[in-house]
Amino acid sequence: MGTGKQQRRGDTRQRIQDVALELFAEQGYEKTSLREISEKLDVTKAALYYHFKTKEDILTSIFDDLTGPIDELIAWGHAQPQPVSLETKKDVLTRYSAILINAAPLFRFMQENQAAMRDLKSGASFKDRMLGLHEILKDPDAPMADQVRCFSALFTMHAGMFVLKDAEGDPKEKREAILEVAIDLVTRAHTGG
Amino acid sequence: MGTGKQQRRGDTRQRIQDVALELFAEQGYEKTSLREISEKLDVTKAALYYHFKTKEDILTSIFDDLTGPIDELIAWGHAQPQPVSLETKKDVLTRYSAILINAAPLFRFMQENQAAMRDLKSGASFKDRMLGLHEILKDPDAPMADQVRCFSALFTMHAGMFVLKDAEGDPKEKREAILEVAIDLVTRAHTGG
DNA sequence: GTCTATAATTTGATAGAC
DNA sequence: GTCTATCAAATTATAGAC
Repeated sequence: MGTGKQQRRGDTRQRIQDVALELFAEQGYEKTSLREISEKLDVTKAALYYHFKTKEDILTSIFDDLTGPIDELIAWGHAQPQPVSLETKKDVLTRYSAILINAAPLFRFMQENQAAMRDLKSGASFKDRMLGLHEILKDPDAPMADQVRCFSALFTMHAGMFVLKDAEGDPKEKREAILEVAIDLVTRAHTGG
Repeated sequence: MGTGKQQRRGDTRQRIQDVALELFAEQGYEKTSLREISEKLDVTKAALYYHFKTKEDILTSIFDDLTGPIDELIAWGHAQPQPVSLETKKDVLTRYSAILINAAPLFRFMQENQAAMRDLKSGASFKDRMLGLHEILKDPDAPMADQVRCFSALFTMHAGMFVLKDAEGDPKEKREAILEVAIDLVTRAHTGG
């Protein structure tokens, strides 16, 4: 100890995940090489292979550690009394917003690397999660426009978190505005426009 | 002539663009190799280099051929009397919808390969176009939530075109529903919520 | 747990014949 | 305009020493 760069022996696996996600989100999955990750960690490529079997395994492990909260949210939503009340829908959106903020780099990565993720095992499961959330929000018999509103609410939250990072203004205020718009969309879809 | 696979000499450049965009959109830019493109065209990699200087040039050329209509739309919007009327905004969205449908594979590619495009020259220029459209739609003094609505309207159109391709229902009806939601968002932002 | 060394493959790109 | 042949570089991944 005392050196600027602590080795923190024992949490190497975690450090690999952190650096990998940072680079994946920044430059894309394909463009990021294991050499780059290992250099940033000051270890060799071979050391990576002690902790993970393949490059894809690194990404998969990151997913597994962070998608739990979404699954819990979906399970909670589906356990609510049917038909789902507007208050429950607002709850889902609010909780989802918190999850998004908490795992922002991962969601940024997912949003910007859909093509790379398509055949990545984790890809399909994320699509399933989106559909799971949509099922809670939408009214099965509602007109098409209202189903679009529910999709739009989810997508607005995904996109807004990162599109608005360039815009001026307080981050907290921006997040609240995004959530407000999402809730408004679902509310209009709930009452039937 | 008469062979199953027409050689169509003279339009090879166009065929390269078509196949490349198809593969780029399907698997991502990085994942698609020049070998793959040339094999699908039944020519050699070297032949590709006669028509395009680099891999990136293939992509850039596709953009140049298709982004013209967006630039015209932005120019038209900015040439309208200020402040921009709601009718003009609806016009912009309707025209943008038509452009999106017309160049669907390109926009699908752009949406799903943002990370790969980030340092691709064409990337920045697309972001500028998004901001250009947003500037026409948004009211500078409107509250944050209304600015989000305008972003959401654009993003809903981008995302909806492809997210809803899995959903049941008539394609035309879906497109109209998406446009309806986008117009509704901008309308609410226009009047001030 | 991390290293050195290297295998095996693929990639983008070029030179030069036809 | 398309080909053969080839290049240099990078990539994922493994074997085996320490």
